[in-house]
Amino acid sequence: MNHACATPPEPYTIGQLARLTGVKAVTIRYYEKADLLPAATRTASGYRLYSSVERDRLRFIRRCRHLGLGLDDIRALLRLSDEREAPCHQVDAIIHQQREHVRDRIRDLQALEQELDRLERACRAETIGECKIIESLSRPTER
Amino acid sequence: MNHACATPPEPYTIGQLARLTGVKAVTIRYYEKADLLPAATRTASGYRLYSSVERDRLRFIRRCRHLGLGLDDIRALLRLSDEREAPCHQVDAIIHQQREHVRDRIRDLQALEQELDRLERACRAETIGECKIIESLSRPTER
DNA sequence: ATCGGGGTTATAGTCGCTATAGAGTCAAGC
DNA sequence: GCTTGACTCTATAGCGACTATAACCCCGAT
Repeated sequence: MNHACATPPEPYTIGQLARLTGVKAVTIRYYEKADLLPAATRTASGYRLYSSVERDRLRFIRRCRHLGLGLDDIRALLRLSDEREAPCHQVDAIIHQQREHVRDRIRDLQALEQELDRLERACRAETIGECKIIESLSRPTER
Repeated sequence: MNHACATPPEPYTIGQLARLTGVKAVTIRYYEKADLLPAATRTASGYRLYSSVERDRLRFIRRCRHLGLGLDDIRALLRLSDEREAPCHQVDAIIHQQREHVRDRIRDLQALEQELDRLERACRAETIGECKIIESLSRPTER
């Protein structure tokens, strides 16, 4: 029982870490250069080596990215997450702001969808000369 | 009556065209380099000059951008819009595809919004050490 | 003559990667 | 020991649709 089932032992190479976290090796290196991950320790020949600490940090980053957060926000969250005693309103603020951002974007896209709907239904023509879509896009001024 | 009310006479300088269309001068030059606009005619001293033809073309581009279309699609639409006799199903296809694209994006963002909602409501703590948001983002694995 | 507000070019930066080139490393099989 | 193939390293360029900057030129009004 409890055989480790394809999870490699620490330390991890970059490729193993990539497989463990679902973040590509190139992206991991990119995160290092972008100061989201600390400079990795290296083998004598220069290969990066990682421990479960970096693995967890990377998973944290990946979850934040999945929420649509930018790297700046993620850097802030990582920094904050180390200050266990600090008040967490800055954390709340980042998430709240992102929520508002997403909601705004949804509203914009819904308006867009309607407009595209209207446009798509408008065209019952055969040729471009009669096409209501092109006509609509070419309309003299309207605003 | 019928005084021209701040609409300058043709030909337009790039700045006048920018004001007429709501597209910044730098962007107009960018569109020229990107082959969305033909190379403008020039004054003796090298200033670009535009007519109502380019003004309308630029408005067309702006409307397409407002619909979220990429410059490649817009190039295609511009090319198509000159072929008055051609069938317009390619036009339809571009709009349709964009609609699907937008709908997919909305779905993604709505899922995101829910997740952010949950996260935001989860945090009733005072300090980061107790913060459910950070905790949730740091969770061991979950997938 | 000078000033402000235009215009011109070329180049680099934005964001979050992704792709490419060219080289070095490592374990396994022969 | 040698080769093979998978892996890793660095550095650089590209994506899309602009935006910003620098350094210069032009034009009309004072």
